[in-house]
Amino acid sequence: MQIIKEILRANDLRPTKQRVLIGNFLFDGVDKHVTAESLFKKLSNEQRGVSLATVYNTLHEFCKKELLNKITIDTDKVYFDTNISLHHHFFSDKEKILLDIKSQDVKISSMPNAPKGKKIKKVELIIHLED
Amino acid sequence: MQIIKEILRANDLRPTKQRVLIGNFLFDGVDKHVTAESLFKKLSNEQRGVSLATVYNTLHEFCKKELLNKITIDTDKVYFDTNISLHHHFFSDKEKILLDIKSQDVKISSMPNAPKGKKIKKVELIIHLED
DNA sequence: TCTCAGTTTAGAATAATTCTAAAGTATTGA
DNA sequence: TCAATACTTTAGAATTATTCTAAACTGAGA
Repeated sequence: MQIIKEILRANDLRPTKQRVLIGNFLFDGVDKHVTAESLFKKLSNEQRGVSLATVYNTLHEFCKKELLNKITIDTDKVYFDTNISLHHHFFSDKEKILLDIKSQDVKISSMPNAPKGKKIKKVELIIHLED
Repeated sequence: MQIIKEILRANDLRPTKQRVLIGNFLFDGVDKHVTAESLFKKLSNEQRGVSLATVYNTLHEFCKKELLNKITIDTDKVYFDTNISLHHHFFSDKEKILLDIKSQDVKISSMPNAPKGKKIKKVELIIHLED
């Protein structure tokens, strides 16, 4: 838990109670996919909760600092992935469940050049699943 | 315009004025990316417009019949692509502009197996752009 | 033409997210 | 240690794309 405080400080984020609580949950060593709502619910069990607005604020700040990966795969919810290494995703449109794909399981052997004046920021491969 | 009626009938969709108007605009031979809102605005110039609800209904029906491709790349708008052949997209997160990538410009040489009990429905590669 | 299932529509409802502005808190420098 | 200040949190309102509802309308077949 001291580690979280260091991470926050290293990223110019004041280690407030709320950020430490959220950080401890997210960065416990286990990869996770969360939404603002799911995270909010998880944390509302804690003795001292965190407001929904703060959950949104914090997720966005963590993204900006590249502590989290934002995944916009579905129109009605944004997912945040604690696994920030290069990898891709399965997505079940019906159940709205995200699954990691191991990076070695995908190989993209040919890529287009970015249009004039643009750079490639991120390559996202999404494999939509059905039953 | 007779062609549109045939397409509609072939897909068990009654060729109503509204569907024909929308179909004529979308399937004029030029690939397009539209949103419900952009399509609604385009058509409201016509002498007899189409309601926004009908635009939504029709886009969804056309998708179900695979006359359109739904692209959910951004949380706050759904895009519909008249190009239903296999291809991928550039997306400018800032300007929210979609661009087609020619299918021959991407080669995915290795793909994971679908998780147990699931099938691969669609593979979507999105290259996010920045300046 | 008549009938009916399919379609359109305005406006209300929904729901994730963002905004606002006021209260609270960590940090810095004295 | 304390005060000043800039950064944070928060409740609730606002926003916005989309979906829903229920009533009016229309195309197709008999």
